[in-house]
Amino acid sequence: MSQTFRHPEILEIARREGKVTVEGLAEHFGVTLQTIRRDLTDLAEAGRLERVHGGAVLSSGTTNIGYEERRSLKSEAKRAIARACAAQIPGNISLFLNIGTSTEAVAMELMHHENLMVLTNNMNVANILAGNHGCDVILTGGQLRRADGGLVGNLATETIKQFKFDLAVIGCSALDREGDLLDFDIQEVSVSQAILRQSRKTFLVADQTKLTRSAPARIASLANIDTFFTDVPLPADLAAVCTAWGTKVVVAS
Amino acid sequence: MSQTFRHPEILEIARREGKVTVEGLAEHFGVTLQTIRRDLTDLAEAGRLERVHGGAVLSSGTTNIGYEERRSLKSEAKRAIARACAAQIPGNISLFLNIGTSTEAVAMELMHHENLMVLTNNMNVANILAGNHGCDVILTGGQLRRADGGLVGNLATETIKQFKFDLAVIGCSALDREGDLLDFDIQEVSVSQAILRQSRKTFLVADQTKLTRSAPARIASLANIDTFFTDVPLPADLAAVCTAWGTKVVVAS
DNA sequence: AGCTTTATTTTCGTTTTCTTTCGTTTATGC
DNA sequence: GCATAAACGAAAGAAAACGAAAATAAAGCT
Repeated sequence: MSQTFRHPEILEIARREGKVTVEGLAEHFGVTLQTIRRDLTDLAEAGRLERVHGGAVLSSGTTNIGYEERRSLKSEAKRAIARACAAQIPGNISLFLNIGTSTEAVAMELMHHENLMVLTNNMNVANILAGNHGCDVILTGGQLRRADGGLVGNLATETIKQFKFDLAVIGCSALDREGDLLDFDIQEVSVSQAILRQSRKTFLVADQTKLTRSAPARIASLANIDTFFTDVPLPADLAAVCTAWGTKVVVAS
Repeated sequence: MSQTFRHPEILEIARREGKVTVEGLAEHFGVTLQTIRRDLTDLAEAGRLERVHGGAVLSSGTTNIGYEERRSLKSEAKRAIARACAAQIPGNISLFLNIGTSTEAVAMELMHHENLMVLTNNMNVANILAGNHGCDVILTGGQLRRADGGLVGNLATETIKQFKFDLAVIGCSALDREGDLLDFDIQEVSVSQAILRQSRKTFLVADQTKLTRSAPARIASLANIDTFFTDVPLPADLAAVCTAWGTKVVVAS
């Protein structure tokens, strides 16, 4: 009943005190610890508070988005793919990196490339490559999607149309057995399609987990990709279509 | 990784002091040295601090642009100005925040505003407000300027022209005795001018250091500003022109 | 270099807090 | 009024935070 009552008040207390304790709130509202824990779990899930042992604190403003991502892309497979991809990216070119932890991994491997002009619709990529002073970074505009630091929407697509770059390095959410690149977000699909249209050469980076997932929206086909970087040899059917389409496959070890 | 109440506070102390000691923190929190060491290990693993013998320091290097800025905007004066400004910003509006440590300070004070739609050409503002889930963040496109995390150039100006927002909060490099807002960078000037043209109401945030500096490019006049937030009472001549122009002046204490 | 002091890592047991799963109560819709 | 769903409380097992002590490593000193 009073859950709707407690939630705003918990937030108010948190803002005033900076933190709240499970025990303190239980006493304040005259309910059990379990109930407060449920409240805090709900508020944390909604992103309003940050859960800590024994209570919760205001979600810190200095937290950088992409920081969770950065941890997940520690995965060795992703790094190997990224290294193999970066090794085929020369200096002195313009390239696009889109959304995705795989492309972020590539960005990390580009830290010591010289004279790159990098366009991206990914805040994390921009944050990473800000550390490479031999590299111009240009962001597309767009609405910030907190889940992955992506800039999406019409603004992003329109910006991309104003460029023509030497190379596009893109990731995707899933890759099916027919060789179609898929994504969860229809908005992101039109961004990716715009990228492919505006680039002279295209690299796809995708680890094996993408082969076993599915997603509803179709970006393009492997036929539109020049080189596909992954971490395990492809199943026979996929390998066959790649050969037929002239799509090079690089398996990073 | 699990969280404790201490983590945010340790980070805050680290930002304020530049470093933290195991012993100092143990005394501060009333826990044993081992416990603090565990905290510092966690924070170091998460990349938020850099571990050193006897304590920890702010992590240097590539992780975050604008991090030096963020230290300087800890200055009490800037925070006071920002607080005064944020207090006059209601919820449920669209606003623009441009480049500058002063506007970043405002962004920090907006962390708990609800239902804002924030446009910005400042990566640091975007990073900060990414932490506020009650707030849509839209970035203009543009070339990333590492010095301050700004997005500048034609792309930024063009994006801004596509919007009309309720409020613009802008900073400037300098403010002369005739009441002219000045900037060092001509590119940034045209961005700021575009912002002023597209907004219904305009706030200027500038601390006293801006009054004693000069800069070559003219953005606009105080006559174009609705409210000017600063930290010390204005000199008589400036105060006079503000009265004449109907520019409200708020001196934050 | 060798010694001393200080700091760190590792391991362990204890305590606190969390999660999960149940049954009960309270509100809401039909 | 009855059915359904939501909120709540209780209890047990799991997870974590914590402090203590011993072994190891680093820094400072002569």
